[in-house]
Amino acid sequence: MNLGFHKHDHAACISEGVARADALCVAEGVQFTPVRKRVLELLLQAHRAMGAYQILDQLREDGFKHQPPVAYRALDFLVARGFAHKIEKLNAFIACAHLGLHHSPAFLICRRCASVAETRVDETRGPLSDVANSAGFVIEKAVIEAEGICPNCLTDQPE
Amino acid sequence: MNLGFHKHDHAACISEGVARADALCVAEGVQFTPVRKRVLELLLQAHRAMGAYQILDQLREDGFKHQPPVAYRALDFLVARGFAHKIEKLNAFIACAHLGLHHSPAFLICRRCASVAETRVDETRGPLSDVANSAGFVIEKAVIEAEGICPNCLTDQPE
DNA sequence: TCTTTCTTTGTAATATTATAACATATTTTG
DNA sequence: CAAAATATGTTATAATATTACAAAGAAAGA
Repeated sequence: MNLGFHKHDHAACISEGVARADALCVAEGVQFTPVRKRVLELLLQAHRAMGAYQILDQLREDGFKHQPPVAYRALDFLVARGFAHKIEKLNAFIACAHLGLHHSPAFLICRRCASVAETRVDETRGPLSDVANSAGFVIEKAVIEAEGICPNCLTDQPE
Repeated sequence: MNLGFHKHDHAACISEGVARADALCVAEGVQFTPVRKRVLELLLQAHRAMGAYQILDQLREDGFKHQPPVAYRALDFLVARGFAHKIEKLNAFIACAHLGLHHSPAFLICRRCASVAETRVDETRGPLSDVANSAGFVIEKAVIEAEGICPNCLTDQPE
């Protein structure tokens, strides 16, 4: 499976992501405003997790307003629609790698190069949902973030 | 499996937890100093996730020093030894429910009553490790936090 | 024991992440 | 167009966490 630990046509991946989000917003009747679009572009472009204040800095350079709520509102919007995800472990945000597909994301975070790969997991299976089911706990959302070393960093240099 | 969503002998559970941590510190030759012990007691007593500043408030009442580093240092110590865990989703800390057993914890967080249950998961199995293995990613630590409704809140009242 | 080394604590200052509150503007709807 | 809903601008502040350095205490080797 392609997990993002590789080279690819990045310009296309940005424009495709934005186009897909655009279409989804039209379909759902919500506004894909300039800041929202720009923040998604920034996240797609960075191709890594970005903190809200990093995004804010970029917005300033782009001539957008740059008080904290500007970034947090746009991020809230993107996260609510599944266009981006928050990585709790990093207090940072990343563009969704499976934009448009309803899914339960899981992340592999490299502690060496800070790259983040997104994969999908089946919420209804696995040890966690077994435990939840038998305890009568209803899972609504799961944060699954694995930290370790990505294949590139494993081969590149010894630690 | 007992997940903590129930009544139990709490005094015993606190003293046992502290005693176990104490023994482990002796065995490992590290200092289980008064602040460290007190913070673990507070976490065991609360039996829920506590923020660092909540702990700090309690420490102040107990006559301990109460600048932020006091709490963060004690928490770092407890987390490093596995006596407590950080719940990333809540930016809060909780006493380990399986003190002394090496394990990979997972949490069930009730969004209604804020209770947190800890369970153990097998890191080497399940969909996430399958994905990691096939991608060549080496997982060192996994954050697994499920949010939802606990059995008590499900039956107590409708939402 | 002494002394030096390592670990822990005390403390001030500051960095980072996130939200509240409220006014204004813009878009959508009836 | 008017009303309602949604989005933005802005100030202020809350909540979480770390840096840096000095002082005190505990552990280890001579």
